[in-house]
Amino acid sequence: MERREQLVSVAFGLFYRYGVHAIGINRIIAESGVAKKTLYHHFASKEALIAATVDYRDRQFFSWVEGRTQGAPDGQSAIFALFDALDDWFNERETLIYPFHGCYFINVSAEFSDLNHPVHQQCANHKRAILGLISGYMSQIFVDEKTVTTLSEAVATLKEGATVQAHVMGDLKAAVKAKAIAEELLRTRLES
Amino acid sequence: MERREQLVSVAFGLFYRYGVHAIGINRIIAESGVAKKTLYHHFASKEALIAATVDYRDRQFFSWVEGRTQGAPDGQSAIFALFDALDDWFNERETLIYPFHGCYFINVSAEFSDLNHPVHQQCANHKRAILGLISGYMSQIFVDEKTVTTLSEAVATLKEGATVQAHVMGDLKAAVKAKAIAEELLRTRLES
DNA sequence: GACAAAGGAGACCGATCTGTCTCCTTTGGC
DNA sequence: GCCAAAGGAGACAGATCGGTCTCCTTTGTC
Repeated sequence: MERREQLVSVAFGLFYRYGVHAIGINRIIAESGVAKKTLYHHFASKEALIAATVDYRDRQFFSWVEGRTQGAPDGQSAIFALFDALDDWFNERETLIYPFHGCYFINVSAEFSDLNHPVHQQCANHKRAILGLISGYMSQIFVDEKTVTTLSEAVATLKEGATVQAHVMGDLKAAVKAKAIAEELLRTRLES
Repeated sequence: MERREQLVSVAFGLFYRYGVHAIGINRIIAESGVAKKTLYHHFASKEALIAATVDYRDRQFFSWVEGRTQGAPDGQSAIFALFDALDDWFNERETLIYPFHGCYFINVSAEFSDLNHPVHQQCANHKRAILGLISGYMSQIFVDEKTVTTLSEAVATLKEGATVQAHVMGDLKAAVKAKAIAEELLRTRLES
């Protein structure tokens, strides 16, 4: 099972940097030092390999965010820790998910635009999982269900927006700015 | 010059839906009914055609947003009109920029990840132009320069975040939710 | 030590890629 | 009416695509 991990890891790195359709199978096997036969022993097709890289990144990214937030003393600190983690990601201070080329799930969704495509659905499921993580922290702060939902979605939207600003415009302070907005939104609700 | 427009329009439609690297030159000339020689008479390479589609979308999208906002009676209404426009875009009620497959500039940036790549720079410039448009409206509401900058970037981030949520997760109410957050941010600043 | 499974190296397939070229037709300005 | 430019249709080149296949070597298990 060693080779399979190697293939997925190398494929992810190339797909993430250059795009899924710009990278060919031959490039992946050349850089991973694995024979083509081995690749097709583990994966039925290129698309199956793509799906595996999305799953790989899903686990990696989610557990990284979880690790960076679950040690926080309260829900509010956890939300802020999320934006601190994004800031490290954008500025490539975090070796665990280095480098930064935008959000892999946004990138892949761009190349599989159809919402019903299985790979696009994987990306949507990742976003839902992250939203669930945020909601868990938010429900530690607020009891009203509607408030929790609204603010969780707001934080998720700020996270996506910051990621886009960092990648497309190269705004390395996007996470810091998004954090400030989140702070303001939480403060407003806590004061009332 | 008729053929050139035709080529750019058809190429944009295909690139937007399927991604730039997934679409070949042959597909573009087949669907546009233009000879391959004519394509290479107008464009030096596929990448030059890609650049032309980004420019095409830049003009189209910017003028559409401008048209949807510049009739507003005041700056605040213009900001809200922006989110109303996004809502029509996501829900494909706006024929001028139909259909919706996410933000073309985000999508293209995903396939040209290097910030220094000319095509990526075109995308960054588009985002800067939109930010400039927002700033113009924001400066009609607030006088303090720092407030204008901060809130303009916040609105831009909410716009990007909503676009991602609509495309990746299929959340068709993303614009409405983002508008509510923008309203709250503006209200807070206006009250103080 | 036998043997099956996994892997390596790479030839090979048909299709498609970007880009060039030839040959012919249409068209518009003078 | 002449003639150059633009365009159409498509062959062609060389490379690469995803995917299959053969032949051989390594490796782990019993």
